[in-house]
Amino acid sequence: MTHGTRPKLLEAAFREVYERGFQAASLTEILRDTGLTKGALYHHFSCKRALGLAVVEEVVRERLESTIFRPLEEAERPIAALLKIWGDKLRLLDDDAIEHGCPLNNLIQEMSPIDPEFRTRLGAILTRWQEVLAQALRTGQVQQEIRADVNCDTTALFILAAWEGCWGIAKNQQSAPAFRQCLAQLQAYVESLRPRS
Amino acid sequence: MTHGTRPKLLEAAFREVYERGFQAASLTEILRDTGLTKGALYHHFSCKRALGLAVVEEVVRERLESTIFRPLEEAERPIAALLKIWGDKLRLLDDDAIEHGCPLNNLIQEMSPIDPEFRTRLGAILTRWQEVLAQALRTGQVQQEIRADVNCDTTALFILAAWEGCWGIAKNQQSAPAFRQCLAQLQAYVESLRPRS
DNA sequence: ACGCGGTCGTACCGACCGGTATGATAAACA
DNA sequence: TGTTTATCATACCGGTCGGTACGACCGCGT
Repeated sequence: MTHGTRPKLLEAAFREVYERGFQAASLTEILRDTGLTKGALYHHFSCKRALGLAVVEEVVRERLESTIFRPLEEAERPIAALLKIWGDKLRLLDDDAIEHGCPLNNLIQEMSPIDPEFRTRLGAILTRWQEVLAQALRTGQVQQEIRADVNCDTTALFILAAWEGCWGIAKNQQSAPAFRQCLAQLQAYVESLRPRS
Repeated sequence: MTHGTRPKLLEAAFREVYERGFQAASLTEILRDTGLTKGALYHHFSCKRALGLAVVEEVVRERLESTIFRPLEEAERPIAALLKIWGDKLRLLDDDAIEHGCPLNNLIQEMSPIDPEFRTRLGAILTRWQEVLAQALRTGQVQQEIRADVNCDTTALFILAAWEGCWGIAKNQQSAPAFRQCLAQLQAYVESLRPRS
């Protein structure tokens, strides 16, 4: 059931971690949001760390799978789909996203240096993202929308880095226009990968 | 004097914040590193937040000024200087930098959403960086090393975002090659701004 | 009717943190 | 020399945190 106490805890924990970071996230606050208590929490999760890792796997990863990874994999024209996804993100940009940035990137920056398990799990999501992007570029090549001489793997990595970087800038500037400006350059970069007309 | 207790506190605080983030930084640990006590600390700084802001202004900003901003401003051929700075950073890359990433970016990601003062100060450094980069691109244009049709301001912003993004990826992957790979693409992007030969 | 395992609430602990109050010391100045 | 002022040490406080112990409840099989 999706209305159980465990999913409720995961969702509230995601919110709290998204707003404060994992280390600063307060279990008490999560329990206040859900109306539950520590007994319920420690029945489903052995410790705070386990809760955080579950958030990574079952919330962060799942959201990216459904909103980006699978749409990109199932698209017949992946390059157009990629630009469309970015466009959607820009149109649906709310204050919350501008204020707090990318959930995955936040956790990566905070947890990678101090917890190997977090680092591995987050790195797996990053690798998956990179592979999805690289595959999109490859089919873009056979569809002659991407030049044949571009290295799809390293380009995918760079696009990923630039994407997260744009989020980081916007998070400080606290303005959607700054994010748009930054992302427009990323789109221009992808356009520059097209064959010379 | 540069050997006083205040600079010693600032340096130790920078290390601690760099390794754990500001919120998780322990004043006790800083004092243990310096051999000082809380009396000394709270004589020079009114609270933990003031110490953190001083670290931003007097350590983080100053390091960037001396290693990147001023060298880029004083260079006769800024584009070559930019590529050289990146090359130096790659050659002198130590495990510490790979493990903990870019100090400025770390603070931006952690503090921007939760403290307006931090956000403003960090944003000022970011703006300065952007302007230095934009100016470098502009003189690159008059030296005919950058195409005349590129928007220097937005391009500078994008380069900045990509640069920080590369650090973020490397921080998770924990490998210098990943950073090199990522940064190579950034260099390739800058090369793509050159006039058609 | 009874027991039992899963589920969750309540009360509480020990540890750690940022911050404060106060005292000791030494330099600076009269 | 006497006094003030800057500098730093020591001891301690209030508060919050993650985590634990234990009890209540409830469905379910027998």
